[in-house]
Amino acid sequence: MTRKALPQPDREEIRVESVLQALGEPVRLQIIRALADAPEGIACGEIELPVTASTRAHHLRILREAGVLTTHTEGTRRISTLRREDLDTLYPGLLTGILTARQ
Amino acid sequence: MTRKALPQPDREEIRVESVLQALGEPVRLQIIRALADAPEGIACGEIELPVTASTRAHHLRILREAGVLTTHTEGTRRISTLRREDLDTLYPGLLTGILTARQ
DNA sequence: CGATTAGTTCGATGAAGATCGTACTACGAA
DNA sequence: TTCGTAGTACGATCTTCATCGAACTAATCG
Repeated sequence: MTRKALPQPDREEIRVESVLQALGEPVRLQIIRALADAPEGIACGEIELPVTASTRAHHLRILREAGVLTTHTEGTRRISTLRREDLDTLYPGLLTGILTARQ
Repeated sequence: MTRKALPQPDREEIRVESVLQALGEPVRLQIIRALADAPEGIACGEIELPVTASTRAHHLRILREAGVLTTHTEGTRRISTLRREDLDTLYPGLLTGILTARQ
């Protein structure tokens, strides 16, 4: 079982603007809400989304490159996890604030 | 001295997506940072920004329509203020989280 | 070795949206 | 009322980006 992580910014490289821009998109918000419910991580394909696989991959890449989530490979699947600790440290309250809204 | 408020959403009409989308733009982030430093409000023109007056007006409108700030007229000037209480109530921690980053 | 499954990458397209200049409105001062 | 100041609205342009299909990579299973 392979366990390779995909390229992502270190904690100190994360920029608020990128994070906010990443979160300010409906589909991507849906993704992080799904991730918030699955602390152990979730396979990209398992998240129900109104877009094709390639668009989904696009959004996941943006979220990953912004530093919002981390992705590692497990066999043929890619497991994504919220970078909760990093985000909570950098912007305390931000994630909770957003998730609290929840509609 | 006139004191008319411009159209903006009520607290219960504010949507996270619009707020995040509004905040996820460099110039607009600059604006709310300036506003955060001026609790009494600030005239649009007094904020130093790398854009023309019309672009500035455009950004202020987006922030206002998203529910991030409120604007009222005082004579020929328009004073903008962060809707801190509303945002803190709806998304506790979000605003603080963003402002904490502060570069 | 195929075949299958999970996902990415690429190029094209169309829709948003950031920007500007110009024209306009509203208020205050002379 | 005429002038100047503060700001908005409109239309055009240019850029960014969400979306898709098709081709590709990588791992697993027969």
